[in-house]
Amino acid sequence: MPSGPTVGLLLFLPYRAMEARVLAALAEAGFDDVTLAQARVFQRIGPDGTRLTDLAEQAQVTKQTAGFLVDQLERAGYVRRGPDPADGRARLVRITSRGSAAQAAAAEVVAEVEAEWERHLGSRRMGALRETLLRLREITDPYA
Amino acid sequence: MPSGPTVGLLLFLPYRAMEARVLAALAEAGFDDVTLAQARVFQRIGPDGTRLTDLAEQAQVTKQTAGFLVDQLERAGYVRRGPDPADGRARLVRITSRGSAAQAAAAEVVAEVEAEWERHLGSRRMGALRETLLRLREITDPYA
DNA sequence: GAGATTAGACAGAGAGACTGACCATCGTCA
DNA sequence: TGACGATGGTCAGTCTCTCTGTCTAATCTC
Repeated sequence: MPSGPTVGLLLFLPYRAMEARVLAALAEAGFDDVTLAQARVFQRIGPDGTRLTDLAEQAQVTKQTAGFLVDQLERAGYVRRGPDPADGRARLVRITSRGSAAQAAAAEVVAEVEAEWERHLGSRRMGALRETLLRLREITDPYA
Repeated sequence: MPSGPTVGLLLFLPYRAMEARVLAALAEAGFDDVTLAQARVFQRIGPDGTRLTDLAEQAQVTKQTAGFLVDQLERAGYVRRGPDPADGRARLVRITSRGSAAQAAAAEVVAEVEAEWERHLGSRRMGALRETLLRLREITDPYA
């Protein structure tokens, strides 16, 4: 079966490249206290705050791990925890202004890298890639 | 910039799904002592053996980490270390027969999952995906 | 050959992830 | 309405992974 690298590996390579670029750019911009694991959780926080359990589920880690990472993000000033008005048990993790700044910096690099990819692939291929991946998500993302 | 999820995230989701499927299938087939980190290194070992440094470079971890993981794979009987006839300093990590069995089991699941994806996407889209990812690899894999 | 480089191992430390136990609150249904 | 299972979250302990730093042996370069 000499089909070359598997699609799985081929998906991984650009993903890792993107992640590394974003993390490096964040560090460059002064957000040098964010780790990869923290960023993976941070990325999932919605504009109106997100519950810890939801973060854990989406990032596919345990509640404990998510809590551990949120602790660190909180200590570093990127997020804060507040009560959830809809549920007394729950607490909402919200992004602070410092967190927003980091988020903006990250979005900028993401756009930049995607533009590089589009230049390399051509816009037709890039669009098809995005669309195909969205379809693939339907059967690979339990949290879609 | 309401472009939905980034391409980076969209790449990650099916990759993670594939990885999880393979690991689960390996455990099912009796190879239940392999961890994700070990598998990521194991995956890179070539048929004629591979040097530790090369494994580390491809997996993008330090030599120490690669050595640590190879230690475990060796103890579990999946690989063995031997001398490298071409370089007295180096040692070649080779796959044992147990390792080959695991590799075969993994390849089977990979093929199965890829077939599922192809059924969902259609063969035209699946082929285009593979081709596009190969092109993307040119600029995202320093080790291509 | 001398010196720089490379392959790899050893030691120690920190981060990340898990399991298990626990408490408080919510939702349901008798 | 109140008992009980389910859910959100925390605390404690452990194991795996990964890194930095240091070291030896072998190779390569001049």
